[in-house]
Amino acid sequence: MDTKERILRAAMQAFSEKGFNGVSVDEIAKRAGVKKALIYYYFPSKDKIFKEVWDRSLSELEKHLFDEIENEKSYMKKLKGFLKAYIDFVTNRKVISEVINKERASVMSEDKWTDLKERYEGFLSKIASLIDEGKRYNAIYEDIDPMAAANLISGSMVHSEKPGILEKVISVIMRGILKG
Amino acid sequence: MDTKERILRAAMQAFSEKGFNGVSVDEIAKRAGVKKALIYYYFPSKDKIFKEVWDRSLSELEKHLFDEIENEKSYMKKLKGFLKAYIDFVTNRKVISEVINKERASVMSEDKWTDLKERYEGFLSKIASLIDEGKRYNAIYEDIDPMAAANLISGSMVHSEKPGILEKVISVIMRGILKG
DNA sequence: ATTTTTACTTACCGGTTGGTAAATTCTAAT
DNA sequence: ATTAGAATTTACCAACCGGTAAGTAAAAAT
Repeated sequence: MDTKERILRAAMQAFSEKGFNGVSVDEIAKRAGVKKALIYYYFPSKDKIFKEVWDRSLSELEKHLFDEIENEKSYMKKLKGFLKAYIDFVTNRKVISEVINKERASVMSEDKWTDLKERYEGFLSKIASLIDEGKRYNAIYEDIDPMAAANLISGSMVHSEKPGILEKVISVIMRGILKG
Repeated sequence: MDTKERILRAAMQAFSEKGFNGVSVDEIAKRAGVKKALIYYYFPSKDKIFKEVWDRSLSELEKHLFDEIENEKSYMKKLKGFLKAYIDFVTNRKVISEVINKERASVMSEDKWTDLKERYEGFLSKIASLIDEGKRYNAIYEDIDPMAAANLISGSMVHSEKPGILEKVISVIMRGILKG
C-alpha cells in the first residue's frame, strides 16, 4: 500500500471516531506513521483530505449497494437486496458508515462543504430512482415522494450497539413504502 | 436576561451552526458579549456548557412534544398531534433541532458523553412508550419494535431546505407503524 | 462607613492548531 | 558516477486552544 493510501485510511479511521473537527492533521500523521509535513506533500489542506474521504466513502457505499442488485430482474428482490446490502454495509463497514453518519449534518448545512453536499445528494438521488422504479412495477405506493424515502432510508442507517435494531427499522420503512 | 443565560444561548447558537468541536470558548464569549474568563466564572468547562445546552435542548423538545398531547383522549389524535408538533418544532426551533442533529452521532458513540447519551436515550424511551401505548389501542402493528420506531422518528426529524419534505417523511413512517 | 460577597476584566499559561520553507534522503534514469 | 526528480524529515511559524491567577469594580450586608 502506498503512502497516500495509508494517509487516507488513517484519516478515514480518525474522522469516523472523532469527526472532522475532532481530529488534527498531526493525529492523522501519527496514525499513518508519517510526519505531518508529508501529508501536505500529498494533500493541499485538511479540508481536501476530508473531501477525498467523503467522496471515497460514498463511492464505496454506492458500489456495495448497487453493484450486486444490478442484474436482478424482480423489483421486489432488487429492493430487498438493496436494503439487505445496506444493513450489511453499516454492520460490517463501520468506519465508512460512521464517517458519513458523523459529518452528514455538518456537510448538509455548512457553506464550506457545498461540494460534499452535492455528492451526498447525488447518492440520495440514486436511491430515489430505485424507489421511483418501484412505482412502475406497482410495488411502491404512488403517493410516496422518492427523495423523502431516500432521505429516510439513508438517515436511518446508523450503527447501533443493540444487534437487530436496524432490521426492525428497515421493516417499518418497508411497510411504509411497499404495497401489500 | 441574566449573564449566564446569555452565555448559554450564545453557546447553543454557536453549537448549532458549527458543532461542539467547531466552536471555541472565545467564540462563545464574543457572541455573548462577555470576556472568556467570565464564562469560566459560570461554567467549569466547555464540556459542561455543552452538557447544559444538550439537556436543555432535549427538555424543551420533550416539553413541546408531550405537553400539548397529554390531555388528548383519542390515541390517533394523540400520535398525529405528536408528529405534527415534532415537525413544527424542527421547522420553527431550528437552533435547538440542529444542536441535537449535529452532535447526535458523537454523543451516541464517544465515551466522554455517556451522560448525554443516557439523556437522549431517555428521550427516545418516551417516544417508544407512546408507540407502545398504540398497541393497546390496536392502532399500531403488534410486531413493531417501539424503540426502533422511536429511533426512526427522532433520527428522521432533520431540517431540510425544501419545505414539505418532513411531512412526506412522516407520512411514510405513519404508514409503516399505523394500522389501516 | 466598612467589610464581604458577587460580577467581571486583564493578563497570562503551556500546548496545539493548520500550514510552510528548506534541507535531506531515496530512487531511477543517464 | 552523476544528475534529476520524487519522497520524506526537520524545524519552524503565528494564531489559536482550553483554562487559570490575580486583580478591579459594583453591589449587598454588616
